[in-house]
Amino acid sequence: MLHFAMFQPLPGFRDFFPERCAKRNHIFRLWTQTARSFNFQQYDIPTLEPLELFTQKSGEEIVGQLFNFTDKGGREVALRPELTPSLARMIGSQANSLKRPVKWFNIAENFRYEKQQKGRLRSHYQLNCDVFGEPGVGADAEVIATAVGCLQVFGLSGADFVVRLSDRNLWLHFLESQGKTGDDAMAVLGVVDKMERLPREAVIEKLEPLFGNKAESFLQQAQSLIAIRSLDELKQFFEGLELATELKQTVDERLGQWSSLLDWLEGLGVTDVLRIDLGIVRGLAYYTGFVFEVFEKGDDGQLTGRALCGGGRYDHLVKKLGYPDMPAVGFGMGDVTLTDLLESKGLLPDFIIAPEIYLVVGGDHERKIALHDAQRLRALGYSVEYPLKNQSFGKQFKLAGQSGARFALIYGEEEVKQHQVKVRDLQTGQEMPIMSVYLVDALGQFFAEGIPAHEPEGADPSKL
RNA sequence: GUGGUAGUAGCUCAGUUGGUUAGAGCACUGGUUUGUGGUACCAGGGGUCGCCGGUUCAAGUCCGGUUUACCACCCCA
Repeated sequence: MLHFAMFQPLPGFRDFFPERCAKRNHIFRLWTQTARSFNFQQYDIPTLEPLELFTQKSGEEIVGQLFNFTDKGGREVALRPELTPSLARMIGSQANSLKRPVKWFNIAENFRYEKQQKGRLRSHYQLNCDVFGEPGVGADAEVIATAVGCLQVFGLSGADFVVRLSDRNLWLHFLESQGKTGDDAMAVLGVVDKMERLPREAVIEKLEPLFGNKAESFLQQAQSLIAIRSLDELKQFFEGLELATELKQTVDERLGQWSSLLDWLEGLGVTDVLRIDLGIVRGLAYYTGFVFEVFEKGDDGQLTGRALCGGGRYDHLVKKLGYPDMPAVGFGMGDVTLTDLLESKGLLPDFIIAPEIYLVVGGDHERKIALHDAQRLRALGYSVEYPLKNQSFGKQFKLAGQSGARFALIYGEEEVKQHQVKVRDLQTGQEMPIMSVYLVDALGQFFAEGIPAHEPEGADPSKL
C-alpha cells in the first residue's frame, strides 16, 4: 500500500511553502530590526535540552506538556517548550562577567505537547527580549517599549492593540493588607488571573476557601482595584486602605516606582497604547513585579481574549536555578497570533518571490556565454534565472514575463556574435543592446533609472 | 483530556430521492510550426470521494468506528 501521499505534518506543526515562508521571514526581519534598534543582541540556544532543566523550574507537572523522550545514551531529554530556563543558564553561567545591562533577544521555535487550537499550535516561533542586571524601572520601560515597537513596526497602532500594565508587588501589598501572604497570596493571584474568564459565582466559589464569608467583600474590592485606570486612582485606592505603618511605607515606595515607570514610558512615547490594568497578573509563579500583556482590539474597539505578547519582571528566577542573583525583565511574542492579526488587518502583504534578471538564451554556444554572465551577476548579488532546458524564444519570453524579473537579458546568435547582450525591460518593453564589457555598469544604471529612451554614451557599440 | 461541526483534484467548490467510466473554475504540463512575454485558443496529467468496517443488487451519498482540521471547554507559554 502506498501511504506516501497521505503524509501530513504532525498535528500542530506547519509546513512553510515559499509564500508563507516569505511572510514568516518578513515577521522575523522586522522583529530583528526592532530589537536591534533597541540594541538587543541576538543569541541562540539548543532545541533539545535535558528534561530536568524544565522540571526544575516548573515542576514535574510540565512533563505532560513536553515533547520528551529518552535518547540513545539513556538521557531524559525534551524539546524546549520555552527558552527562559536555557537563557537563565547562559546568563547565570557568566553572571559575574557580563556587562550590565545585558540586553538579549532571540527568535526560536518552541514546542509543547498540547492539543492545538486557534492561535496555539504544538510548534510556534517566539520572539523573546530580556534585560538582565538592572533592577530599576528603566529596564521595565525598555522591555515594554520594545514590545510595542515590535508591533508598531508592522503598522499596528493603538487602534489595534492595548498594553495592559499591572504589578504583582502592588497586588501582594494589597493582599497583605487583607491578611493574605505567602502561599495564600499566590493562590489568590491564581484566582485573579482567571477572574476575567469565569462567571462571578465560580470566582466566589474559588475565593471562599481563602476568605470564608468575606469572599464577597474581597471580590468587590479586588474588582474596584482592577477597574482602576490611572495612577491617581491607584494612590487613592491605597489611601483608602487601613495600612500598618511599615506596609504603608512599602506601598508609597512602590507607587513612587509606578510614577517613575510611567515617566519613562511617556518619554518613550508608548503611553497612548498603555492602560493601567491590575486585571493582569500572569499565571506563572516566577513573575515578581511589573507584568504586562498586550491584547488585540476588536473592530468595536473592545479587547478580544487574544494576547499577542506577555512579559514582566522575574528577578529571582536565575538565582532559583542555582546561579548568582540577577534581576531580569522580559517579554515573549509568538508568531501565530501576530500572523492571524496582521492578516486580518491586511498588514501582511503577499511577497513576490522573483529573480531580478531572466536570461533568454539561443543555442548551446550562446548558453556558454550567458551562463558565464549569470555567474558574474550572481557574484555581484543579483538574483538570476534561466530555463534549465532548451526552449523556444517565444516560450522563454513567456517564462521571463511570468518569473516577475525586471529585466531579460537576451543572448541570441546576433548579439553574441557582436559581443553584445540585449537588455529588455520586462515592464516597459524598452530594449537596448549593451556591449558585454559594459553589462554590469549598464544594469546598475537600469535598475536605478530604467532603460533610457535614447542610448547612453559609452553604451553605443558604434563608438567603441 | 472532554464535547460540537466538518473532510470530494494542489486550491475553492458542485455532485439530484443511493443508480453506468466522479465534474467545474483556478493552478500545473505540453502545443498554437524555435527572436519578443503575462492575455486568448487547443490538448494533457492529476481523485481507490480522509481511512476502516457495515447496510444494500448498487454507497461520494445511509449507519458505526477511526483519524485529521476548525470551534468551545480543561490547562497553560
